[in-house]
Amino acid sequence: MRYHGRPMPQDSHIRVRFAPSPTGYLHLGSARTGLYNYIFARQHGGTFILRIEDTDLSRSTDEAIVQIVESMKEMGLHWDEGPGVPGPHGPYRQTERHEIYRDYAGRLLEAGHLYPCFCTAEELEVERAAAQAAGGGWVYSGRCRGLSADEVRRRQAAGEPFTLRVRVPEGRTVFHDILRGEVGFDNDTLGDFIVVRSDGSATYNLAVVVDDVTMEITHVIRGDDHISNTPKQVVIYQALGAAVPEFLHMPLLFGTDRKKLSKRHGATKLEQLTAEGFLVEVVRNYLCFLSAEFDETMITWSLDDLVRHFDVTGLGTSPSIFDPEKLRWMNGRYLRAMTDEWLGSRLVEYLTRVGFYGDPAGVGESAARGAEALARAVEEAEAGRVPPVCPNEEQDALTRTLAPLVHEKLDLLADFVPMAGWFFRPLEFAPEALERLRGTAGAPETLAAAAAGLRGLEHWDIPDIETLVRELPQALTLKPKAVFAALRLGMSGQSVTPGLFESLWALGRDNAVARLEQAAGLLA
RNA sequence: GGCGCAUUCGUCUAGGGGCCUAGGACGCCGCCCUCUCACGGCGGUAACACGGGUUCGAAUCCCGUAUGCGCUACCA
Repeated sequence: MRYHGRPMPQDSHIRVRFAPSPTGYLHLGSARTGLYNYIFARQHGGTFILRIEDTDLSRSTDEAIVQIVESMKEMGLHWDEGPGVPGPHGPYRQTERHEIYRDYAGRLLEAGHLYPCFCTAEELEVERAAAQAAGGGWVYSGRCRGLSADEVRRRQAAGEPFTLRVRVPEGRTVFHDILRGEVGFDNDTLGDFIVVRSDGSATYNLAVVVDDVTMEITHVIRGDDHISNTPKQVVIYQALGAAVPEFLHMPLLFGTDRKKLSKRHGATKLEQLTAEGFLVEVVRNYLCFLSAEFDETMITWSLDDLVRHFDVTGLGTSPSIFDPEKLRWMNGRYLRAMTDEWLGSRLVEYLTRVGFYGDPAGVGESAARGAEALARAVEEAEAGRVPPVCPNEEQDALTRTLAPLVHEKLDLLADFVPMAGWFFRPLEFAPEALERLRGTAGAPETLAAAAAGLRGLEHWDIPDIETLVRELPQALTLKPKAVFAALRLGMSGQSVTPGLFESLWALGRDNAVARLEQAAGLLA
């Protein structure tokens, strides 16, 4: 694990913030940033702040804020200051902090670190286009930098609109990044950038710095797409005479096509993943360990375990690609590490959420159609169109009875439906399944013999059922495989099910016998 | 174009000059176990972007090149 220099500041002084902009749901990349901030804060006994960066009014929505807050809560990332948790440095929404930005901008202007610029957007656009046509780079020429006080006064009095730009000093700006060490930029590549728009509002770079300074942030943990902005921010810190925080720019999360994660990559938000049957606990650990060395023991870690053991400062620096396959595997490992009782409860909870109990047939008529139906159900549940449907007593009990039978067969909670959904529905055959049953040697005899045998069985328990079934092949002079296949198909209409003896037992004597007889009837 | 960050198996990574004929995990393939599907066990496939240096010796250090990404907005 690497840590580039510098001892950690006093623990309790540590203050970090997670500052998403509410332009949509919280995608996994942001969730990861929030996670790291949380872990880092808790690890040092510091303070974790949630701040909403909604400076861009046109793209920010209250709905998005609600979603972000929900996702954070679902992951267990509780903040010490932020929306709903008043603190000494609020408000925690940028749109409510305009006065503060105005105040700081005024101070910087007075101290000469800012100057008014009367160039219009159109003029600048022409310059930029020309520079680009000439194949060169473009930074603001500094045309208004040397305007005399008189001229500024005159043009302002005449009502000419103006922006405020930073008088970027000559030289080089260097800052420390915990993951990469020193990172430096020549100031002349920065240009005198705008910090106050002509309508008087603050731009991002000013707002973040003012927020971080006033909120006394000591460590800025964010995506490495902010590295290029950092020197500009450092210049503002310096102009303000404020202490520059420590930075940790974490690698970005990409989709399988090496592009920034987006909707094209399938599930990219937490709610979608949990709707598909992934566990938040697992998603959390996966996200955390994406840029770190994989360690099997962490699969079942809790959030507190992450706080205790995960080293945020030892992260890798190259972008990681989100791999749903590995997540799925991890989810399966996690499931298998838990008890049958735990699985039962989680299944009931999950199946309720996706509406399975209200319509077990709709959510999974066959394994193939089931996946599709499930996806649709999840989508509708997501959109809030389908209220969760609670199981009746029987369904609840059956789910819990089935939990041990399917335990080692599930990667996702959703896998329960194709595997065991048939227990909740009347026996039904897809055309291919019936064909397969017909093609199974000795199927009619097997079904009849098994039905009779099961009906007369003294004790309805798994060992006795197994003994009975295992004697069938010899009695009927059939291959064991054929007997098992006929019974599996006959009781379920499927060729993939949980263990045969356990399944017959879970069905109950009457139901099991009735199903086998019904199947036999179809073959007659 | 400029500036910055990054670059080890398909993917996540170990590796900070000799321990590396590059280790682990997912995936994939094969075998074993087995009533289906799985689980589990065993084995296999597969990588240091390229080119120059420095050094007795480089995946590891330096310089180029290439590629990807980011910033270069009165977006955040």
